[in-house]
Amino acid sequence: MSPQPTSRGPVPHGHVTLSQVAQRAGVSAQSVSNALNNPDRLAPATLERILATVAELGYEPNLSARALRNRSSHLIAFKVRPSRPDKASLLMDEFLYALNRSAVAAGYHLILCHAEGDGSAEEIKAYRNLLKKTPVDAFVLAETHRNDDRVAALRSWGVPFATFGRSWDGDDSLAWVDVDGRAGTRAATEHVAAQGHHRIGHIGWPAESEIGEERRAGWRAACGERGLETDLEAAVPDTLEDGRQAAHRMLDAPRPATALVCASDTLALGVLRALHERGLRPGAEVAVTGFDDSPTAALVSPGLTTLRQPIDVVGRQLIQAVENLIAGDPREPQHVLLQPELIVRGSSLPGPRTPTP
Amino acid sequence: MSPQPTSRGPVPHGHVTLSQVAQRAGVSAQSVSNALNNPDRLAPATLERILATVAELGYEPNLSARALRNRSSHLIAFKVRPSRPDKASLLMDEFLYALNRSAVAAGYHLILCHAEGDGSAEEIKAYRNLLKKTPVDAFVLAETHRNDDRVAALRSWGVPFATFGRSWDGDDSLAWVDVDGRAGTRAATEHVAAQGHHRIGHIGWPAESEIGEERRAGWRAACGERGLETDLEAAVPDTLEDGRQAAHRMLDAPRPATALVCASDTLALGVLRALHERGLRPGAEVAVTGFDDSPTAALVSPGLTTLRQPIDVVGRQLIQAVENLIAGDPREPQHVLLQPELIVRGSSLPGPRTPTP
DNA sequence: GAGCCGGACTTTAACGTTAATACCTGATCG
DNA sequence: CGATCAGGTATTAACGTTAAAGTCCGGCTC
Repeated sequence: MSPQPTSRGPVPHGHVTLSQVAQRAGVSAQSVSNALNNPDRLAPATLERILATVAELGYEPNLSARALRNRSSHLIAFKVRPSRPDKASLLMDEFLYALNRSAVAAGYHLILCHAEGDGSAEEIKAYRNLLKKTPVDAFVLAETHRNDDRVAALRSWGVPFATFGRSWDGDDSLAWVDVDGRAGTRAATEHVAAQGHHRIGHIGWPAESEIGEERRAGWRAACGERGLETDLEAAVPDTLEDGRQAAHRMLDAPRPATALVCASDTLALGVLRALHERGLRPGAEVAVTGFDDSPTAALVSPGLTTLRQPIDVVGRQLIQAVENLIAGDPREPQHVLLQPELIVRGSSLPGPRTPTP
Repeated sequence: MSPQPTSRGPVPHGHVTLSQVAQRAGVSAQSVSNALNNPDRLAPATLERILATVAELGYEPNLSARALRNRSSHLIAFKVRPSRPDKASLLMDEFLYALNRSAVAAGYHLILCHAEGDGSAEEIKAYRNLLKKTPVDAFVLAETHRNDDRVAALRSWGVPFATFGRSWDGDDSLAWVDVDGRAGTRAATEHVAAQGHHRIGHIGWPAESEIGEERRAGWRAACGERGLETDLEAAVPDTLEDGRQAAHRMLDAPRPATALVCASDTLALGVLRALHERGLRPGAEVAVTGFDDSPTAALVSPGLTTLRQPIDVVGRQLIQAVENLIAGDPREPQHVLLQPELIVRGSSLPGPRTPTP
């Protein structure tokens, strides 16, 4: 903390600027800038002296000035969505935390966008406005769909961006990170088949949902491989009540289901309710699996077998992807497909549990 | 879209700047700036012409330049926390959305902070670093506690901030917004008392938690007013298992509880599990209430009676509070105490439900 | 009619940074 | 031995905005 013999400038108070560091180190402001951005342009001795002064004064470059000069704010924009209270999953909450952690680790900050509609013209306008006001370095989109207008807009503006959710229109030039719903549902199906189930139904979402179709395909593939029928199939909205009704239908079938693989925890919880209404024991009599590992899945009795998305990896990879794009990396945009993890709980095990005394 | 007769400057492409607007409107850049920031300094005719040009060109002020010049970034910082997967509540997710909506409506943007620890020295360092890099206008803190170092730090730096959570050390100079946990728990207690329950227990958190103590006080007050005993009391960590065990203890008491008012949905879900293990019907035989209206509360069977925090109002009021501070409003800092809403579901009603056939 | 006032607008300078350019010094070359 | 070069550092100018100071001019006072 004692003043170094080689630096004679004053120790400034409050905000520390480049020229204050320069003055104290006895060099020009540009040299300090070079020390931080182009260290190879300086003589080693000078570099060392400058860096020591930077550390001594605790200098941090002013982002506004940098942004103004470089047209780069070190900001990554992300739009937060309202959390639907009827949805069990904390996925977006965990995702945001993971994304932010990786962004900060990479020297960026997350700035949040807002738009009432979803995927709407209003959302695109919000992005446009943000870009007018501040040179956001990149965008991260979640829950993309086929023919996503936001993708088209961002691309037309030439802004780097990556999406959580693959390109559904076979667009290879998009950078994306996704979780393999097909493999996940297949793993769940194989798991219940391994417990001896032969009548395995699937409760999923309507065909408009690309994610839903992927998950359904995993169930169909696993059944196909084992020669199991795939006649027990429902495509319903993602609510507990719809899951409950679909379960009742499949349990009323001539050859009823003994296992139900669901596209979401919400639907699976509906199935658990249906079983409860019929006095059937989950796991022991009818196996049930969900998707997303919501908090509820761990809290219900018996626990709900489900698939956990490796959400911290998703965040890390997305930041990696936009970093590459920002750096103008000439390689192909990244496509990362991650595997979900099957979390086995009581709802799919014959276990010793006796829920209905 | 056709060029106006009074303005003869060129229509620029790409980024629109003050001086481009100025050129087209035939005035100086400063006049355009004044049109937006000090309209009364201009002659009405000039003002109108400038504003028309601003609209025509879709000009938006550059935030980096503004920040550099004004030392104000129109950014509000908030630190996101990891969502604990064993906690049922979506509170923070909803809060962030609400806060961001209000921030954007007020012309601000939310920028996210990250720190591994919690309330730690590292968190304070993260705030300090952010402030060095960019002139964040204000901070919003969540989940404050007694002798919160973050409060002391932000105050010592002279940065405006408001907290979600009241000042626990009786510090009137703090701007805060909070939800009245005492009134909420009191309402829940009165509700079960109105169903005819006389042995009402409370499962809450250890006394270190100021929030927990508030909620406990509400239960105690409601019981006191009705001459009910308050001997059935537990102070445990906020986990399902702790709730379950506490419930068993209170049901094993010489004069057992017939109603259990809990400090959280997580604890209440533990109680529901305990009831299930004993073959007791929630609502009909033992009333249960939680706190926070987690998604799980609506999804379990029977539904869990709980208290919903008016989280959108919390967000709005917090932004309001920091706006006042930023504007240097001379009035006392705001203290806003909001009332939670009792959401009555099957777990506290004798209703016709027959959960255990 | 000289002096003054004040409204309407413009010019200047500055916020902190960095690309581009200019400068200086000593070494190498023809 | 003067010219050329290159490494190291300094100067200039610009990013877009706005506070402060300056200019201009018509109207008013005495």
